[in-house]
Amino acid sequence: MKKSVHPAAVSLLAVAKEAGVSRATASLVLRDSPLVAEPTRERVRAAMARLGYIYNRGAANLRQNRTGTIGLVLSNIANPFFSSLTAGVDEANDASGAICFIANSAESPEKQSRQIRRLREHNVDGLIICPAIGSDHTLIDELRLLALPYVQVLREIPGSEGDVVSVDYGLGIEQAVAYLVAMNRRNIVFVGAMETHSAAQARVEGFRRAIRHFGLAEMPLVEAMGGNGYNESALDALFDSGPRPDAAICYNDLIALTLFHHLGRRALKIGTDFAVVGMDDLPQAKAPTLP
Amino acid sequence: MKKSVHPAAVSLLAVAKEAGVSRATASLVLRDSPLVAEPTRERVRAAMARLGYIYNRGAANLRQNRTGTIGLVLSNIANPFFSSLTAGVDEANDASGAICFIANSAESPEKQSRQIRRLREHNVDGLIICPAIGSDHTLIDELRLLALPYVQVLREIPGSEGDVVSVDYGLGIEQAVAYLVAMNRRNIVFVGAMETHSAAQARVEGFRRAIRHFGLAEMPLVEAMGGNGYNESALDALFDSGPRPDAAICYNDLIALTLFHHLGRRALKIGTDFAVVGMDDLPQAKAPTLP
DNA sequence: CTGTTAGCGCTTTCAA
DNA sequence: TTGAAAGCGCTAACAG
Repeated sequence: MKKSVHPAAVSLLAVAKEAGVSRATASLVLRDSPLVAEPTRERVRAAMARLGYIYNRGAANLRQNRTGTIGLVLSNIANPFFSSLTAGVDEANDASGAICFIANSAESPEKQSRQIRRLREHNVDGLIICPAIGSDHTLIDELRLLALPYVQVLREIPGSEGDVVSVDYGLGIEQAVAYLVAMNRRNIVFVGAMETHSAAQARVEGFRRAIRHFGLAEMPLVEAMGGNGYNESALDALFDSGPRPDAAICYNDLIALTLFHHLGRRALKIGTDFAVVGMDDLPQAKAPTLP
Repeated sequence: MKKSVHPAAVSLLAVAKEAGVSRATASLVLRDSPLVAEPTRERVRAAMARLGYIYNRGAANLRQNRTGTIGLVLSNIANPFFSSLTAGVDEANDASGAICFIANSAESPEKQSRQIRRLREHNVDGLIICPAIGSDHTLIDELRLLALPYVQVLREIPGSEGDVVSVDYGLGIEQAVAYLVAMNRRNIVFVGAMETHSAAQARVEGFRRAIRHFGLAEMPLVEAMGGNGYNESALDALFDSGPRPDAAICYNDLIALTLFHHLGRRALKIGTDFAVVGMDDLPQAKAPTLP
């Protein structure tokens, strides 16, 4: 498909001519400078409207060396949790006049690095990044080399400097365990354990801490498997031998959803026979609330 | 946070000087032109590496009037279905060297228009757009006025020209109904009906067509409500009077998930007492498969 | 308050 | 095969 050209796109110079002023004046009008007399401003505005002028941020950027763009580098766009994040970033941008590039590392440090370099070439003002599994300090080194301001979200490269926006997963899990204990659950199992990144480790550590703190039975962790799954036979084994689990803390809501149906197949009634706690607060996790 | 400046970013001119060639030659090396002698090419490459040169696409774009960027304007980023779409677009971009801006209209035509204008100012090469509910032909007019190439996805403004990438929702639903009929289901209800946009209308029409074609009981549609919900009492009413529904076609997988738990509360066994068909093929919809 | 001028970093004729 | 020079559309001194 041929791009319908903007043949000699109408530039500020054209607007200025049309309005009978200089380019500089037109530029000032563009940015609502108080240095322009009202009637002049009106004339310029009218000219812009008449000519269908479109501000060329690329040109402005070249001059100012800032673009009003940020890069959002996510480890897995397909995870609905990130959808909420993206929506939040978009909302903030809409308010501030910025806009964001989106890039998916798909948990590949190589792709991540490629995307970052591309974003750098586009001269983004900064990066919001959730490091792919397997990222190490070379990621931070690269960002510093590229002089790219960044903030890490959700996950954190160990030993990295700079800001991180995340969740106190450990504390959240401790609170969940405390709640379950108050509901007289004593055999709590963790479903969906991983060691792959900081957010996963924090959850497991918080869980272990809480179990010890309340003196609960130490059951083996059920490992995560596949996208939103876990080792189902490992959980089955726990049901079929030793102290019977009566509650689970899940790595996230998607795992909790999977667990819901697993429990259904075992004819366990959720909330009665077995308590389930998820994490993320996905909208679709609200559906399965019981009567 | 102050942006750590790229003070006098190393430009192509600097590279050229370092390599002892002219800027034009360096530019040719950049784009692998065959017009450069191998030793020269090597020298330039080495200089780039030594200086940590970063290609400035903003400047190139100003000259070439294309940016290698596209705008992805979605009606609701938070919907996980769009996450897959975004991931797919990102993958294609990664292959082609393009990158995309993301913008969420959040089903607001006004916000949508604002985002489009912003994208236009960034000189995107084209737009992938899923029109917000309530968009009409003024959207198309605006795109044409801005000389912005576009392709509509999933939804379609009635009477618009240009390409549309979507799904034959009507046909899909007819096939689903045919399948249910083959499984001896006769009282099929549609859950999550809307009239808000083309994709919703297509589903409802396909459903009506199929019901008529197979001569099935015409049950009232159950309307969508809230984000991923539907009018639950309307469905309850169908269960409690008249011919008892024995299957449902859901507007999408999220609605199907909600329905799953609704049926659970009514102690209906899915797959036996009642058949459920969803749409979208979300990963999290795979979880609830029965044994 | 408005105009002149000099670039931002790149690509692209056109000559050599 | 390489270099010189013009210019994309904008902003930022600096003069007037």
